[in-house]
Amino acid sequence: MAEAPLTISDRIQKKLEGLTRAERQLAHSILENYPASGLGPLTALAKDAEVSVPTVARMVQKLGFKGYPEFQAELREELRAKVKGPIAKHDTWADGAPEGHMLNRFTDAVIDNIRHTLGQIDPQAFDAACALVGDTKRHLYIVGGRVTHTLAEYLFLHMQVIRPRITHIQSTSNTWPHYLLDVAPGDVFVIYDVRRYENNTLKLAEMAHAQGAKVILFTDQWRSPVHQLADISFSSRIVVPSAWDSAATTLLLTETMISAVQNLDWDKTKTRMQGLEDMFDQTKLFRKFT
Amino acid sequence: MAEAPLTISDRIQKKLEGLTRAERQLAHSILENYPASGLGPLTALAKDAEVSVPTVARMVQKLGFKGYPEFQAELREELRAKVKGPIAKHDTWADGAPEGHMLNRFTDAVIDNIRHTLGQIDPQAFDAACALVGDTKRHLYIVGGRVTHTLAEYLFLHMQVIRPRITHIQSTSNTWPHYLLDVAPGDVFVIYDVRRYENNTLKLAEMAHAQGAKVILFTDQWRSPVHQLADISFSSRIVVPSAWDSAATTLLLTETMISAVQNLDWDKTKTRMQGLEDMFDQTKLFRKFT
DNA sequence: AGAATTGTGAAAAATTTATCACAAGCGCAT
DNA sequence: ATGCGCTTGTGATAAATTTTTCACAATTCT
Repeated sequence: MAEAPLTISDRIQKKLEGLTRAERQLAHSILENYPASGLGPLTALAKDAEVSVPTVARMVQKLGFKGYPEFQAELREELRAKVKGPIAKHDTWADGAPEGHMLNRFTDAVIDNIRHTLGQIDPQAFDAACALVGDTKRHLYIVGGRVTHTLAEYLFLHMQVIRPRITHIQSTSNTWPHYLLDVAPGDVFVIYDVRRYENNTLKLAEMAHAQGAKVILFTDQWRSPVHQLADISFSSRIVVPSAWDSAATTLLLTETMISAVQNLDWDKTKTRMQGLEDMFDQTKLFRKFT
Repeated sequence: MAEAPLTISDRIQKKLEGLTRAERQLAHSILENYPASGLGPLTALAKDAEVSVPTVARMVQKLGFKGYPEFQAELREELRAKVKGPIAKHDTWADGAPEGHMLNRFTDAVIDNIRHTLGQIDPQAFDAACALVGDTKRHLYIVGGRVTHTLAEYLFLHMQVIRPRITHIQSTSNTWPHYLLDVAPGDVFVIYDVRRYENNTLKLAEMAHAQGAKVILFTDQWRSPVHQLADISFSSRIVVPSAWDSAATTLLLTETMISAVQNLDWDKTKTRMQGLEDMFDQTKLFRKFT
């Protein structure tokens, strides 16, 4: 396994012994608020450590850098790597796969996407969205595009068990205008639109919005134009080493929403699930779960 | 809840809406490696975001700072505070969500699933499966069940661009026996079957197998009965805090396979994608990708 | 076509960094 | 105590880099 390169912190600590008084003082100051203090101007660091400017300059060179800017650059690089998270540095996922195997590269990317996406989600907005989706007084429409209709259907399949009054619409079908006839104010639209954004989806969203429906949007980091009229939107990072985008993060959010909604009224959900079970038993569509 | 002062990240996100194209691009770049990228020189940030220097300068002022140095100073302060805090461990994904919020619990579970799954995958088997799937001399059948047909369709939609001779079959449809008439030895079946395993899927797999087809199976950790006759199978962990299972890991594997297969003969894939683009352009189904 | 946005290139201003010479400080052996 | 050698700070200055700003052209969007 490739060994992590020595961090600057490590390097400093290793040298701590051989350092002179002022240098040690400086070193401690750097480590005190690592790495923030090292990222400011040299003069600030000097003053902070109560040490003279030349001392800092000399020390940085003693650490093997060409100059202070180079030292900072490496600190930033370190920070960048560190923020990637304890998870991301897990640089092989599939043991025994060659270094740059697609399995590892792709997984890295997806984990990264998840981390970014979740970091930007507003939990309150999420809860609000779940409340809307779980509110059976409102009819629920689920909309997907050419690719995303698979996600829409995934949501549909599960929501179907949780609550009544749902409709799944494909924006690419030419039948969608019919559905809009019956939309009442307060009804809820869950819309999936990731690049490349589809005109049909936008039109549909506009019409739904015009009829007073609430719009919840799942989109990507660049945001579908639908987001301008959406009441709540969630942006997922979707970049992966591929010619296409990843739906994994969006699916994660969708599944989380399913899970959250089912808990809003768990008793009712349970009852409905039981009913479904019974029907499946009768049709013998599935094997018994062992 | 004691509210932390607005972080720069928050402020940027809050403004995201009102920003123009270049500014948004810059904003995303800053958030991409937050806060590391903002701590380098202004010029570096501009280049990184593929944005001009004045754009950065303007934006920083728009955010309410007197100049770039002041912006950096606050970033450093933020970093200092964050590292100080005991919350340095990365145990929450969505900042600001209550401890046991579903967003965090669910994400934890999915990441865990991914780790387990990838740890058990045999890269060689994976490569072999990709080679089969990418082999245009073989007809490719993609099969899903009641829920998993969404995953199957996702694979289908993408493979459709990469290669000809594909068929998507829903095992729950009553038309599937017809497809089997034309199956030739050496044809490839990609089958999705996670609990609750479906009788139809098993039957279909058996018949395909009987006709000499290769079977690649995506299943869960308990393994669909189909795996006994599958040439290659992949088991995903699918447990999440929900009444249903998660398809996220299976989707991850599927997407990785798409990416790997598209690279097997990238030139051909590219050509086909181009053709598709042209057709979309003509039908004006999509907006121009900006 | 017109308005808003963005990039270009350049130059000035400000800040930061790197160095220097020298004096002051410190520890230590004599 | 004395003096030697090493370390450190001072203040100044030169060099390098970075930031800021401008005017104007190019582009994009409406």
